[in-house]
Amino acid sequence: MTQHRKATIGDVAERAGVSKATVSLAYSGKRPVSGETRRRIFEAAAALDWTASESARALATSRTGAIGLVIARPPEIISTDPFFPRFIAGCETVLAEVGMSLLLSVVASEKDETAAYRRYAAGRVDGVILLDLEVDDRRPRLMSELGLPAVRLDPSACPAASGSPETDEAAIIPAVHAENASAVHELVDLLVEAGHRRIAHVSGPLQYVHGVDRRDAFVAAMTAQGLDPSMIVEGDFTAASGRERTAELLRMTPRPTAILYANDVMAIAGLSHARSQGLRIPEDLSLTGFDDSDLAAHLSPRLTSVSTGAQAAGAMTVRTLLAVLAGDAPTTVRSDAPVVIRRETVGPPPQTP
Amino acid sequence: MTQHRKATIGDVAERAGVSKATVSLAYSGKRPVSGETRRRIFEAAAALDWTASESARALATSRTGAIGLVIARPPEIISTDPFFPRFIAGCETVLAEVGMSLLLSVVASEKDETAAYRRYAAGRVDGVILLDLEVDDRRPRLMSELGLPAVRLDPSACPAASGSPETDEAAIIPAVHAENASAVHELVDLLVEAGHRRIAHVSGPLQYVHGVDRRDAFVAAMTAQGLDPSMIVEGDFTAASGRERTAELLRMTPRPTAILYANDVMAIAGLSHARSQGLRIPEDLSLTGFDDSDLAAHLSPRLTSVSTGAQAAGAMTVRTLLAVLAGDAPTTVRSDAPVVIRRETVGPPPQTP
DNA sequence: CTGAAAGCGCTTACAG
DNA sequence: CTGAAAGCGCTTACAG
Repeated sequence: MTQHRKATIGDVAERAGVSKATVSLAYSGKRPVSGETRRRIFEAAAALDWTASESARALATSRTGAIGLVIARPPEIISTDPFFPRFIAGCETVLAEVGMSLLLSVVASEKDETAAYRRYAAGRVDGVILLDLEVDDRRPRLMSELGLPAVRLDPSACPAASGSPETDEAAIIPAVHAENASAVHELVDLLVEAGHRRIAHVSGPLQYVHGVDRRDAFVAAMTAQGLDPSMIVEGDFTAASGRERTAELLRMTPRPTAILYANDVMAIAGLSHARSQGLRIPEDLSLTGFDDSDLAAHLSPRLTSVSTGAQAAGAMTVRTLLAVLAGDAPTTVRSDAPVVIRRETVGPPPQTP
Repeated sequence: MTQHRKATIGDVAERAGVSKATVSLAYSGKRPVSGETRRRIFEAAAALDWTASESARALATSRTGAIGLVIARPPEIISTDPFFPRFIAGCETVLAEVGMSLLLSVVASEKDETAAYRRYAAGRVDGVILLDLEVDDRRPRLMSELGLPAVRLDPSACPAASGSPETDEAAIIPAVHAENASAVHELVDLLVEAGHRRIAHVSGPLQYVHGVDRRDAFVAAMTAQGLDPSMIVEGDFTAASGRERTAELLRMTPRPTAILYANDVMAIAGLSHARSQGLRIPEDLSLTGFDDSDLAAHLSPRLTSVSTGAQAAGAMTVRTLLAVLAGDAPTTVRSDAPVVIRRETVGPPPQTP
C-alpha cells in the first residue's frame, strides 16, 4: 500500500513543478533557490518520502560517502581489546555528522586483507583508515597502488614504509599521531616512586609499531631512572600470553616486584595467575595495565591502567581523512595524550623479595 | 605515472576491440563469450588494471553489494563482549566469498540509530541484520517502513513486533534462532549435581529478548529441579554491575552458594569481588559465566562458561539475509547449539554456609 | 556469439 | 533564480 516504487528525484520535481536540477540544488544548497520553490520541493519530497539515492549520487559525484576500515586481527583479540569499539564509536560520531558511513572488514589473513582493500578501492569507499601499523607495513604502498586515500593512526611520526625515494613519496600517508610513550614513562616513574627497582615489561607484539613504541619507552624510562631495562618479555595481547609471560617472570630469581603490561587483558590474566601462586596484590607484586578497559576499573583490587582516548582518536582520524578527501594538505595531527589512571594495584615492593 | 585516470569499461572494450556489453558479460558470465574474445578482454582489463566500479554497478542493478549492521550499545559494553567481533568476523567470511561488504554503525541513542537505518535505506545497503532484539522492538516496523530487507538474530522464534494483524504481517522478519536456554539448563544441572541448592542468577538487561530468554530458562531449570528460582538480580553486562550485583547477593543470608551470570565480564568482576571478601573459588562460592571470552579460559581458576558460536551465527545470519535478498521464502533457521565449557570455578558447596 | 542503445537516478556545467 | 541536457560507468533487454 505504502510504497509501490521508490520515488526518484524526477517524481519530486514533477510534483513540485520544477526541474530535477532545482530539486537537487534545493537540497545541496549549492545555489540559491527561492523560498517558495524550496518549500514546494520539500513538501513534495516529504509527501513522496523521497531521499536521494546514494548509488546515483555516488556515480554522479564519484564520491561514495563512505570510508573503510579493515582490521586484521583474530576476533579473539579484538573482543578483549576495548580500543576497537571505542575507536569505531568515535569514527561514527563524525561520520554521522556528515551523513557518511563506515565499511568494516575483520579479516584473518593477509590475502583476505588485500582482497578487502581491493574491494574498497573499486568505488566502495572514498578513503580508508589504517590501524595497527606494522614495522615494515606493506599497506602504504598498496594504498598508493590502489589510488586509495588513507590516514593512519600511528605512534611514529614518520611514514611507515621504506624504499626508494620515488616510491616513498607516493607512500606518504597523513597520520594521527597517537604516542603512548609518555604514559609508559609515567607508569615507570610511578612504580619507581613507590620503591620498585626490578620492574618487568610484558610487551605487545613487536611486529606492531605501537608494540615497539611502548617497549622502547619502557627501556628509555628505566634507563633514565638508572635501572636495568632488560626484563622484557613479548606478549601478544591475549589472556593466554599474559598468564604465561607472567609465570615466566615470576620464576626468575630475583623476580620482578612490579610488572608493566602493554594491555589490560594480559595484566588481568597475570594478576589472576600471580594470586593463584599465593602472591598478594599489591603487597607482593605491583602491576599496571594499558587501555583502561571496563573490567580494569571494577576488579578488586582495581587495576592501575592508562586511558588512551580511543574514541577521540577515532573522531580525529576521520576528521583528518575528511580533510584529505577535501583536498587539504596532508598534515600530521597529534591525538590526545594518554592519561594514567592510578588505582589499587600499585604499592610499595615487598621488604624481603 | 601509473594511473592518470581510473580505467572504465569503455577503455577495456576499446582496447580489446569489443563492445562494453561483451566486457560486462565476460565478467558476469551471464551469457557465453567465446574463448578468444574472453582472453583478450581479461588481458586488456589486466593491462589497464580495471575493476568494475561498484557505484556504477549499484546504480545499474539497484543492488549495492553491501549489508548493514547497527549496534546500539555503549562502546564500553561492546568492548568487553566477545560476541560482536566474533559475529562480525563470521559475517565477513561469507560476505568475502560473494564480494560483498559490511556497513557498521555504533550508535549511542535511539535517534542516531534511526538515522543510521535511514541512511542505509537510501541505497547504501541491500539489507540489514538486526541484533539485540528488544522485547517490544520498534525496528521490525521501521524496516518495513523503510522497505529494508532484514534478518534478525533472536532467541525467540516468533516475530518481535506486536500490533494489528495487518501491520504485523509487514513486520515479520526472518530469524536465525539463537536459543541459549539449553545452556542455562545445563549450567543449573551442573551446579545442582555438584550439590548446590541456593543458586542465584545475575541476568542481562531484561529489555533484551536474550536477557529474558536466559532468565526464563534459569527459572524453568531451577523449578524443574524443585529449587527456589527467586534469587535473581538484573545486571547490565558491565563489570560494574557484575561487582555490585554480586556484592548484593553475598550480603543475603543465607547467601547463595553458586551464581550463574549472563556474561563473562560480570562473572569475572563478581569472582574478583568475592575473592576480595575472602571467599575462595570454588570452595566457598561457585560461579559460571556466559560467552566463553578469551579471559575466561586463562583466569586462575579458569571460569566455567558457555560458548555460543557467535562466529557461526554471523555466517549463518548473512547467508539467511542473502537468501532473502535472492527472493527465497523467508525461513527461520536454527543456529548452533551453545556448548557449556566446564572449568574450575564450579565445585561442591561449602559444608557450613 | 556480439553490438548499439537505453536506462539506472543523480549532479553539474551551460544557457537564459 | 531556473531549465534542458549531458554525463557518471555500469547492465540489460533488443536485434542480429
